[in-house]
Amino acid sequence: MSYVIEEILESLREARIRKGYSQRELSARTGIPQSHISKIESGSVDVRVSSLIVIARVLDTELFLIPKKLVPALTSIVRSHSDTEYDNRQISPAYTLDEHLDD
Amino acid sequence: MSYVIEEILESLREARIRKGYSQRELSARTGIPQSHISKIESGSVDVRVSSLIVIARVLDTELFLIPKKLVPALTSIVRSHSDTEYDNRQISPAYTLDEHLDD
DNA sequence: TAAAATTATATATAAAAACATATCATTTTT
DNA sequence: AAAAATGATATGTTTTTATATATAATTTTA
Repeated sequence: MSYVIEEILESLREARIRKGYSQRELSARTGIPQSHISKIESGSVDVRVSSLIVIARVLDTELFLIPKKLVPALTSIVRSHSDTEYDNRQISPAYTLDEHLDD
Repeated sequence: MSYVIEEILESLREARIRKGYSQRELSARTGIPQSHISKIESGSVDVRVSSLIVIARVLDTELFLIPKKLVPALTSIVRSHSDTEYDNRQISPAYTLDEHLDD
């Protein structure tokens, strides 16, 4: 299985989880059998593009074809908007009402 | 045929032309029969994702799955780097050796 | 730890892609 | 205008997806 398809399938699964859908629910929303969705996610079938698109749409995602030279820029954007990775830098309030609180 | 697949197929064809490949040459480079490439480009088959990826790779493009909310940002980037649309704004040289030339 | 829900696997069948190959129609080049 | 290249179409065959359905295995929840 190619790296690209692995990436796409992983993104799909992540998107499904993020929406809180089970395979059954995704099945109901797409009309694609749960058993087949399982195979698709596991990469055990060479899915047709129409199936991919139907699933993508239900998961609020979209399939794109982009020039390779733009890949770094895009991954950067996607990464920065990712919900799985979050900003945990410490910020200091400009002032506090409760000056004795520890960090 | 869905809008998304139409877009992708159009991008593929454009990318092929941009590389100066005929369907025959793309066929030779991908191992996919020319007759089938013709069908794919015309949207008369529901192409499998592996075929799409093989073709995309040869054409220096890549398939991506992105959150819908990022679509505007991405289309903007892709558009600004597009080769089909080019910058034809008039620029003025800082100086000329030939001062009597008309605009 | 039971029960329930979810995911993976199995089987049989139908539908469609993908293939090899050939050829026709159209466009481009010489 | 003739030759060459390109793209579309046709046919028969093979391979594989996709479907329906059931059930087993695993994970989550009560």
